[in-house]
Amino acid sequence: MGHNDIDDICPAPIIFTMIGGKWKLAILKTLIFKGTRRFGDLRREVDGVTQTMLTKQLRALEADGLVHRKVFAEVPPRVEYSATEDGLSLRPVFEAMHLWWLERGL
Amino acid sequence: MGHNDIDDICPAPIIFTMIGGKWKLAILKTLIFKGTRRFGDLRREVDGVTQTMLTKQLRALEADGLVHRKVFAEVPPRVEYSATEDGLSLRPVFEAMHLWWLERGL
DNA sequence: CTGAATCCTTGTCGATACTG
DNA sequence: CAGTATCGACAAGGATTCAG
Repeated sequence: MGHNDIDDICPAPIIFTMIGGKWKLAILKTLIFKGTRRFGDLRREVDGVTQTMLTKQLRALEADGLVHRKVFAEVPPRVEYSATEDGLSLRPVFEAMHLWWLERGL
Repeated sequence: MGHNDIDDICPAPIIFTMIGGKWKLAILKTLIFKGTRRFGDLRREVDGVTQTMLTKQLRALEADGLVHRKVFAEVPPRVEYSATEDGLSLRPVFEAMHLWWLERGL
């Protein structure tokens, strides 16, 4: 047993690519912990993000299957974003980081 | 209770800053899961990293208290790096990511 | 309201050369 | 062996403008 699964196939770099960068973490956390949001809602709730960056990051999250995009055929336009099952299942990762933070504070 | 701790004080952005980027994850994982390493060992084990980048990233990890640097007064020089308690306590975070990866594969 | 296209700034990465 | 210093390449981030 000179063998350690968690080291051999570590998904950390992949996850960091998927949710790293300046905005994806905040966007995903909103959708995971607060629920479905319209584009304009996210724009207001993700502090400091611009229209351009929000669109780019949402597209990337969607491409990685973490976020779902639902377009309503209405005027004015309405688009709702939500976390997919894959996105929601990242919750334990956030919880592990939260726990690390709490234990570290002592 | 319209209140959610994990959302209010989320350490994720902090952790991503501390261990994000192209090399820190691989460096830290080596020190956490394989143990103490000399500079030259890391240079060989972290695939593709250059001397310059390895030094920079190790300095950053050290500044954040995740890695310890021990210099031996010898000739030729010898420097050993190891994960600190704070660094080692990130293990559950890696494990959570690993679990996410396994469950997602189905 | 939601979003695409353009252009510019900033920061990260890394090759190379040099040192105790 | 284990660094430091410099400088260029490139990607990420962001302001602005236009559009369905």
